[in-house]
Formats: sequence, structure tokens, C-alpha cells
Amino acid sequence: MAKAHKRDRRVTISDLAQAAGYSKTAVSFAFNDPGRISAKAFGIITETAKKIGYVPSPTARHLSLQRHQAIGLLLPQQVDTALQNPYIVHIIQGLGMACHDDTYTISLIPPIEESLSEAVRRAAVDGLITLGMHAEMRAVEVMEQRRIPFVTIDGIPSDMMPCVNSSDEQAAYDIMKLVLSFGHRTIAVVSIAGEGEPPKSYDRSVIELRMQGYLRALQEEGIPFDSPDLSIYEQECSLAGGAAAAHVIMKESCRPTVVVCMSDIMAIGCQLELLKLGIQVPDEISLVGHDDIDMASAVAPGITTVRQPGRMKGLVAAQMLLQLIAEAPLEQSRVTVPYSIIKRGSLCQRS
Amino acid sequence: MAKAHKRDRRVTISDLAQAAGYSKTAVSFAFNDPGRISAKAFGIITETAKKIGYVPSPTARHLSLQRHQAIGLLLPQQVDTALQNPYIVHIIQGLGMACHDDTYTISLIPPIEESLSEAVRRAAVDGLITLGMHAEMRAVEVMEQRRIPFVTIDGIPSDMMPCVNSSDEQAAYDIMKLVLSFGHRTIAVVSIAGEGEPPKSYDRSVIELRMQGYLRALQEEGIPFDSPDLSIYEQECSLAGGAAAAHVIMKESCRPTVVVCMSDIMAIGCQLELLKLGIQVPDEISLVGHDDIDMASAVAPGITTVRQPGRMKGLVAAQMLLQLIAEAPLEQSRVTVPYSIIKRGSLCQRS
DNA sequence: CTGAAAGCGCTTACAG
DNA sequence: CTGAAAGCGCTTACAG
Repeated sequence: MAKAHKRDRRVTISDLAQAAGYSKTAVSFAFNDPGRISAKAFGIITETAKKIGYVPSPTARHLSLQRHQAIGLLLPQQVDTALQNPYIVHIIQGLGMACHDDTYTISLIPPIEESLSEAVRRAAVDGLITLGMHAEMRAVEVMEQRRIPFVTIDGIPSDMMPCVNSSDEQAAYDIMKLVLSFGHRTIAVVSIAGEGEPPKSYDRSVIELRMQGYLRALQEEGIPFDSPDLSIYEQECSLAGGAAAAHVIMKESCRPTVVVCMSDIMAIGCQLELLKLGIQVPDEISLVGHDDIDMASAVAPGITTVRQPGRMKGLVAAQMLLQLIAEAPLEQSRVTVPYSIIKRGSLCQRS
Repeated sequence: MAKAHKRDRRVTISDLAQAAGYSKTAVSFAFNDPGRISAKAFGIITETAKKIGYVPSPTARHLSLQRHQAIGLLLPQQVDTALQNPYIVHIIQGLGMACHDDTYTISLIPPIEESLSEAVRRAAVDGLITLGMHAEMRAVEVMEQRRIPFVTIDGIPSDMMPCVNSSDEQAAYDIMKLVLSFGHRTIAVVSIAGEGEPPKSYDRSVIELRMQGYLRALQEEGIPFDSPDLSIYEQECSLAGGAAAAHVIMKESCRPTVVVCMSDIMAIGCQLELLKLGIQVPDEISLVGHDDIDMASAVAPGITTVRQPGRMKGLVAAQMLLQLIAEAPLEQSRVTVPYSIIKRGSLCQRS
């Protein structure tokens, strides 16, 4: 009676049990295990449910079952910033592919007031995918306290932390080797500027690995870190950052014949700006990038780049995570996903 | 004692209460309203919490508070497919911007076995953003049963359904007018093929509105729907679809001087293919698109297009949704976000 | 087949 | 300031 007043209350299992003339147990079975009640009970309950508009509360279910049917992606930055990075979008697509069959949902979890660990505390998910995590981070501690499994993409491998990486160092080495094989000896490298401390600088490790790869290849060719033929810049990872790089490079007294960018987005920004400035690409200045985003093949000339298998990484990471959630053993806790070098028009023989 | 065995159990509020020598009430206050307990109690409880690694269960909190601190985005397709559409990525970015301050999380909710309404049933969120919903859909019914507020982007306006749209008909009209003002009279329109019934064909309404806009402009110029100067194609909304359109168009006996594509992605695909086929763009064939995705300015020539304010729509929709969740009245329940026509090189005077 | 009851882990009105 | 207890809305072992 008291309850009947509140017209706007959500209808609960008790309402339905009462309306249908069965117990809550029976109602629950009707929705989750119909075989355990009579056909008659099932009929009455589902009919009544339809009539009074009963929908089981997911939250209550989650608490009861200790399961959310959701995984989270821990973002190093706010959602709008993070999704500007096509690589992250690719990763999400990969997660989606893995979640599809198991009808898991994906939560995007940005830091709360700069704090990833606070975000982890509040995340209502069965597991987390993290980007560029290393074992020392506070967020890891919270995940362990909460006993919530996680898989790291592009993290620093360490014990007990499943992760999927690609060989960033090797990939960078390979593309620099390619550049050198085209005869280039005056080289500009555009690295990615990290904005501050963790969590923002999540992929410092990747940046460092790529730089190491570049330098290793250069060294093999007799070009040391401090060679006058090598100039290294840091720019924001965006079209604008690439454009800025173009301007700085053009001011060099000893103009490079190739610009090696750590990301396609920068390479494209740089290329567009160079073209605007009337420079012939690739004839006067060649360019290479990293990631193989969609745009890399759309611009003219296309960007020679390393394909970062974002989708594949997301897919594999999510599959591993679902295994962990199911408490199944992992075949391997560190998987390395292959990259490939995509040759397009932006890199040519030094003229 | 019995509990103490299970080393792998998550530590709960009871564990902490016991360990700290206070009640669960006190523990709860320590985390949510420290002012209500003594400084001493607060100190002991937080200290002990740290020591035994207590993190409050978000799920239990959600059930108790009847609040998730999360909104969901109902996707018309699987995550990986949906995110191929940059417009949807933009919308998510907009949602992120609105959610940032209120520390709401975003859930990506794809249909479950083709069923959006099933997805809505299971969604553990405080509110939903839907794409292209109309009042008759089953999903709407479920949202109402669950009393969960929602805001529709690109939906068909109707009573009691808050929505944010842009004037698609007008935008399409405007760009076709622009095309006509450049002297074009032999025109190919490439529409978006809908793959089947709802939920897949979520944006049929948008497609229809754009088509209506095109036709209205054409009609004003004396080009009726069945004019021999007008050919209409349907293609998948992708680079490949655009490329396919290019081939079909080139086989026309009466070759058009302009291709009006309903999306940039198709326009770009078409342009790249035309260029490959040796056609001069825009001199031999001009092109226009729709959406102004990043790539539209990156290709050469740039695509003349209508900027779809995806980010803005997401932002506004999420702000409205948060209002509804807070049970605050909406200033207006139907907002129209402005578009703008972006002129680039792909459209020129008919030669 | 059916249902009373305990449990999931919190919050909070209420009484002291 | 402090705590016992009811409540959030489900699931499920258990007894009948």
C-alpha cells in the first residue's frame, strides 16, 4: 500500500513477484533459468513482467553476481584529448572486437583530477586495459588491492604484469635503416614532447624506445647522437606540432634531406606545411612517420611509415583480459604484436 | 575466523571496521563525510585502510546510492564498426568534454545480438545518449520502463524526447546550391546505403533529410528527380564505397561534372580513385562531401564539405543528459547546432 | 516445482 | 561522536 503511492518508482522484482503471485526466487528463475520453474509459472511471470514493465536492475545483478560484464580502458588523458590519437581509437576498436562475442561493454575511464589511481578506485568493471603502465604506478597498486585483473598495452614489461607490446625499438631501427638506405645523411628527427609527469607522459617508454631504435641505426651508419648532421626536435603530437617542426627545420643552416617523425600525425602536419612553403616532397625533403593512420595513405604523397597494429593490440589485450577475468590461465603473459613498414611516396632517394 | 582463511577475498568494509575497531557506519563516514566522526577515528580508520588495502566497492556504492556516475552511448553497430565513423568519434569526444567536470565515465554500448533494447536493459548507467532514435523504437520503451533519461543525437524530433540535431536538410540544400552556383548541371549524387533494418539503419533519417535538401535545391534549379542530368547512387559509407562510386560514374554515358557525396569518407575514396584513373580533380570532375572529417583537409585537393559539429553535438547532448540526471529542468529540449560550409579545392567552376 | 532467507557491500536515517 | 539496523534489488543454496 505504502509503495503503491509512488507512481514513479522503478518496478522491482518484489513488485513483480507480488503482481504475479510468485516468489522473488521464481521471478529470478524466470529470467535466468526458466527450466527451474513450471511452464505455467514462467508464462504468468513473463506476462506480468511485460504488463507492469519490469526490467531487472543491472546494478543489483552486478553486486549479487560480483560481475559487471564490462571492461574498462584506462585513458592517460581526458576522453576528448585521448581520442584525438587515432592509435587509441584503433585500440578501442580492437577491444570492441574481442568484447563483441562475450557481450562485454567498454568503459572509457579518464583520470579523475589527474589521478589514474583514483579513477581505478571508482571503476565498476571486471578488468582493465591500461596504456603504458609500469609496475611502480599507484594505479597498479589499486588494481591489485581491488583484485581486478588488467592487461597493459605498450607498458614496460615486468613480472606479473601481462602486456602486449610491439617492438618499438626494432621498428624505429628498421625505418631509420630504410631512410639511410635511401642515401640520406642529413637527418631531422621529430620526437614527441611529453607534457609533464605521469600519468600524462604515459608513453614515454615508447618514445624512448623509438628514439633508441633511431639512434642505434644511425650509430651503425657512423652518425653519432651529437653529429651536426643530426638534429632532434620535440613537438606536440598533432598536425600543428608537425607544422611547427616544418618551420623550425626550414630555418636550419644545414637543411636536412629527410624528416623522421615519431608519429604520422606530425609527419602529415609537417608535410602539409612544407608543401605550403613551396618545398617539393619528397624530392627536396623526404618524410617518414610512424603508426600508419588512415590519413597516411590519403595524403599526397602517401607517408612511408610503420604500421602500428593498434586494432590487433586491442584485440589481443582484451582477449587476454577476458581470460584473466574467467580465471583461465594465460598461454603467454607477454605478447609482441608484429609491425610492418609501409612504403609510400613520402620517402625517396636523396637527390 | 571463517573469513580469515580466504586470503584472496577482497577486503570489505566489514574487514576494515573490524580491523580498525569501529563500526561500518564510522568507516563509511571516514570515506564520505569525515566531518561526522572524530579526528581520531578518521585517523585510525584511514591508516588501517591503507594497511589492509581497503578500497570501497563501487558496485555496492552504486546500488546503495542508485547512481553510477556513468553515462552510456548507445551505438547502432558494434564498437569497431561504429568507431570507423569519425563523426561518432567526435561525438564521444564531446561527451567526454561534458563528463570531465562531473567525473562521469562513458560506456560504449553496442547492440546485443542485433538488439539495442536488450543492450539498454543491461546498461549500468545513469543516462543514455542515443543516435538517431525515433520514439517508436523498442529501446525507447525500455529506457522509459527503467526510468533512465536519454538524449538523442540526430533523431527524429518528437514530444518528450530531448534531442540535438543539426539542420541536415538545410545543410544539404546549401551545399547543392553552392555546387549549382559553380555552374554544374550534370550531377552525380552518392547516397549512403543502409544495410537493412534498424538498428543498423540508424541514420536513415539523416540520409533522407540530406537527400531532400539536395533535391529541393536541384528542383529550384529546374532539375527534377528523374532528370537525365541527375544520377543517384548508393554506396557503403567508406573509402571503398567512394572508390566504387568513382568506377560506376566513369562508366556513365553522360559523365557528370560534379560528384555530390553524402559523406567525406566516400568523397575522399571517390577522389582518390578518380585521381588514380587519371581524372583531373576538380577540373574534370568536382567533388563535395559532408562532415568535414580531419582527412578532408589533408587530402589534395581539400574536400569542400559541410562541417558536422560532432563534438558540439556530443557536448550539448551530454550537458542536457546530466541536467536530466540531476532532475533539473531543461532549458530547451530540442537544440539545433549550427553547421558551416567549408570551401576547399575539390569544387571549382564547371569548365 | 516452489519459497523463505541469507548474502553481495555499501549508505544513512535514527536513536543514543 | 558513535553504532545497530534497515535498505538498495538482485541471486542462489537449501529445505520442503
